[in-house]
Amino acid sequence: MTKAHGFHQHDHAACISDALTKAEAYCAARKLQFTPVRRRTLEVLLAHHRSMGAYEVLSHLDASGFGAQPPVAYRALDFLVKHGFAHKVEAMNAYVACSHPGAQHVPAFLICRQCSTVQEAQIEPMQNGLGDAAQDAGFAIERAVVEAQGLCPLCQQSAPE
Amino acid sequence: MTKAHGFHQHDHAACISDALTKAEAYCAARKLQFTPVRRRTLEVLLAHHRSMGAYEVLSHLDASGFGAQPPVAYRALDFLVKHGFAHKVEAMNAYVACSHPGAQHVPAFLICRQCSTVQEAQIEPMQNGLGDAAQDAGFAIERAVVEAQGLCPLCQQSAPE
DNA sequence: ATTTATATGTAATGATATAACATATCAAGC
DNA sequence: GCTTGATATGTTATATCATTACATATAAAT
Ligand SMILES: [Zn+2]
Ligand SMILES: [Zn+2]
Ligand SMILES: [Zn+2]
Ligand SMILES: [Zn+2]
Repeated sequence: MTKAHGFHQHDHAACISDALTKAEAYCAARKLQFTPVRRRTLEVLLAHHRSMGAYEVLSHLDASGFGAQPPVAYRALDFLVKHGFAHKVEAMNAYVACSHPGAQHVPAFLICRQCSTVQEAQIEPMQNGLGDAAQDAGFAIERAVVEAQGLCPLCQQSAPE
Repeated sequence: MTKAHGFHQHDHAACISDALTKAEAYCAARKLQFTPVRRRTLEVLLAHHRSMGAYEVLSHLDASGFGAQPPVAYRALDFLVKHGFAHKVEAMNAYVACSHPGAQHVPAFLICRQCSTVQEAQIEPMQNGLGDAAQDAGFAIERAVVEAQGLCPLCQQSAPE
């Protein structure tokens, strides 16, 4: 069975189990606790394969028997983001599973304003112009947010304007 | 009198009146209404010369005799952002006056996590790696968000870690 | 087994943002 | 000038996003 991944189709079941396996291995290697609620949170993000608000994630966690209060979701999401299994899409105040788990990368997103699909793009770190600007200013970059908003291929056909 | 502009010093009074004059001219040319509350909002952003939350802006508008309810600030800020006089810093849910008013540009920010100072950097549009990724995906970019978080020159000296 | 650190559950609250609707002002056309 | 439609503002209420604080539970270290 295939499902949209960003703007493409792909084998969704394999994609989910791959990402979970990688996260498991990563945590085991670093003695991080990949607890049930953290695992379930990643499963939820992977299954939906689009950006989700914290409260939407929370409702799934609640339905799965975990706590129903906001910190349950925010703590699990913070863990996933901190260790690179998920990213926060700042322009949407939403979260999305990482498409390139394991790889050291600067996440960049193409966000459709019509259907809210988010595709994670590969960009060259330090080749986004920011590196030069930072160097000139003596600024030490720790994290970069690169997000483009616009229309995905599908919505360009259906959107009038 | 000089004041920090991003991480540099500059003639702040001239900077404010320049930006206001440019905004006035821009609006006059396009028959946009540069109303008192919109003008005051830009003045507030320019005077502080750092990113400000909508409610912080609102408290100044209230003190200046305008409405005290959130839509007053959000509507004025939306106007300024729409026409390029200000930008929203997505990673902080905050707003900042544009440093290059008039110039067509992709705003990029260097955000200090310690002192919250925001410097707007000049980057080349479409040279941030996103352009290529978007083209490959058939994605039509309408707006880009480029934000770097880290430590400014001053805070690198004082911050232990 | 005891201690210490980490993780989870829950209640309360804070911070950010918008919907809805009434009133006021502006811009044209008559 | 008056009418009309569009734009802008004021205000109430509510929606959405996020954190603090503290109690309890589990895991790791000694
Ligand atoms: Zn990623
Ligand atoms: Zn779309
Ligand atoms: Zn700008
Ligand atoms: Zn600083």
